[in-house]
Amino acid sequence: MSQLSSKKKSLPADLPVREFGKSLPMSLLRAREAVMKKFISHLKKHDLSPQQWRVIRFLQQEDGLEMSELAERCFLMMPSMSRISKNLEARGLITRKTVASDQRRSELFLSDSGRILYSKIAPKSAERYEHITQQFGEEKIELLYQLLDELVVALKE
Amino acid sequence: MSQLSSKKKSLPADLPVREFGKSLPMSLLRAREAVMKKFISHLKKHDLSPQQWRVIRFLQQEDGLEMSELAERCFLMMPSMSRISKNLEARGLITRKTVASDQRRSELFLSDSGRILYSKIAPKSAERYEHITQQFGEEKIELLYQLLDELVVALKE
DNA sequence: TTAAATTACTTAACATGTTAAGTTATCTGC
DNA sequence: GCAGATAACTTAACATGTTAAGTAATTTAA
Repeated sequence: MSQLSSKKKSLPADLPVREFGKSLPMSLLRAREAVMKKFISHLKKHDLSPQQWRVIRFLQQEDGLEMSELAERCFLMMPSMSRISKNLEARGLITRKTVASDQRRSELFLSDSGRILYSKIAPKSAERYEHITQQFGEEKIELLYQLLDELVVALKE
Repeated sequence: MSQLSSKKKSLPADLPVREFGKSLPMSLLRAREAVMKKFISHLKKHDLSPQQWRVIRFLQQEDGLEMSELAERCFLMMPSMSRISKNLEARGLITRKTVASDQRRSELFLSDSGRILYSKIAPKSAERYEHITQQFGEEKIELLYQLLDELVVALKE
């Protein structure tokens, strides 16, 4: 297209921000979207967003979690969690029970139809994941996970 | 809080999706947010979103880019690009010129005040980046970039 | 030459992220 | 007890992402 991208390491010392077009947030975003693309179309067939699927997965793993706990694990903010649980409850995929000892809290449970939906989606999801692992390499994926975790830890300090 | 998280590698063989709470999209998102947090507050002082800043950075690097080209480089979709350029133009940070030979296209240019804004923000941005690099380690960052790029390439096939 | 297809961009509509304000319930210190 | 602080969630408002439809300019091909 045009004749740029020919120099990679011969940066003159006066470039102000750094090699352009290369920023951690952009690279992370791009990678995330590339991965998500592999899952989203399948989820969409069942009218689930990635976020809703996350919630269902965590509930399948451990029933009866409270909203705040779930939000933290799913890496969602409370307003999103609120919206999602309202939606999933309306669709009969989860049920909600107020905690007797603290009526501000509510626990969420996967309903039977939620479980059925999970069991429909999970296998294909696992298969896609397997495919990604094979394409990219088991060790590299693990290394990537580790780097990402370390990055988060490093930046928290 | 509760007694979970004590097993990490002793997974029974029947776990369906994989170690829970560990998914590539979530890890990538979390890392991205951790990084962005370091920049956003500074950008906000100048009323810029990360996306707007991206556009300005690319224009600073190469003036007169067309919208589609910019959108591709900034990893933005055209509707977002359209909104952003309208906003930046209204604020006088960029100017837009219709291409004579093809009046559908328009080229974008950083205005003087856009350049001034850039030069105000860039140093601190570079400094933050430098800080991240030091906290996390130069080689690890480079390795991370490489893995992310490779992941994207692997998934495209 | 001109009707159909394509391209560059815009607009609209809706999902999601995010901040702040609101509600109701629980806790704290007096 | 009880007023004030805090906590768990909800709602509202607005920015952004995303898909689809719309518009206008250009290309194509009969």
